[in-house]
Amino acid sequence: MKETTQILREKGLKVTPQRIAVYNMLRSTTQHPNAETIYKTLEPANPTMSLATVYKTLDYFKQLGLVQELNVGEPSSRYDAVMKCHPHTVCTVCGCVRDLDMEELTELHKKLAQQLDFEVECEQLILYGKCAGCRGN
Amino acid sequence: MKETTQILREKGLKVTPQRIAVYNMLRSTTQHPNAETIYKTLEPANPTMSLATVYKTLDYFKQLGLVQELNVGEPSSRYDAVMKCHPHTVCTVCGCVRDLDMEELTELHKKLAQQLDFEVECEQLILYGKCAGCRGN
DNA sequence: CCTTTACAAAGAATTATTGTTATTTAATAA
DNA sequence: TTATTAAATAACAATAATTCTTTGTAAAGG
Repeated sequence: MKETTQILREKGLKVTPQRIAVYNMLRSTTQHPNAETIYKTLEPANPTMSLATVYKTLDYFKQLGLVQELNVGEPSSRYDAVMKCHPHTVCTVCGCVRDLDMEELTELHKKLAQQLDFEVECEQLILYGKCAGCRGN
Repeated sequence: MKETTQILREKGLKVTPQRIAVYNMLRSTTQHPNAETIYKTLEPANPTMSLATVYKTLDYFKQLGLVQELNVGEPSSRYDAVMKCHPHTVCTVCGCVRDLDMEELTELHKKLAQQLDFEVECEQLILYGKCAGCRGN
């Protein structure tokens, strides 16, 4: 995996400990955390870190195409370092958000999109329901 | 179209002018307005109406399955009186939100969903891009 | 009628997010 | 290295969307 430092520098961003921490965290998780969660997770190891900086950092990252924002209907946004358009599942019981990889879907959507009077730039599919774990109970 | 009064009553809701106004508005538009817009639209004709009541009314309606909440990434939620799961397009230029009717998609999603370790209750597909009008310019 | 209950308005409170400012820090040039 | 400078940060103020609380009102049931 490419060095975080190098990636930030390539995007023209000044490399700071806070930015490294946020980007590394997002790259190493599949949980799609929100700003609050990111802050709470990083704060112990980075005592000099503020929530506003997390927000601002995420905003930069989003503008520069390093992360994407994901809103699944909760009051706060989640963030994902995987930039490829991909569907998500949201468990209506435990709230977990997972990635779904479905090449077929994307292809079909592309085909259908061509029939529309609409120029698709990006798409978002969210499936709401019960995850394996919550269905077990 | 069924009487609004009757529908509200069937849901066990007390029928009030505010509730009638909100539900009628949502039924007669395809714009997917947010709470603020609903309030501003209805307020002139219903001077005794408050934004908080609009929020509470929408919340009741949602619980009872009369409207669905739609979040397309804006800070505020939009509302739709069409309850059937259906995809939406969001124009990244003018911000307009439109319905898409694609039976095929829903069918395919259902089929794919069966292959997942996930029990799909409802799905949401949003296509972001340029609408016909904005592409013209 | 009178009591109970549901509803509404008003505005306070909360939550997520963004703006402001003084201070600190990273990149760059000397 | 060190000095310079432009950008980033922390702290906290401010805003926007939404929810909560209180209090008054109207309708339904006895």
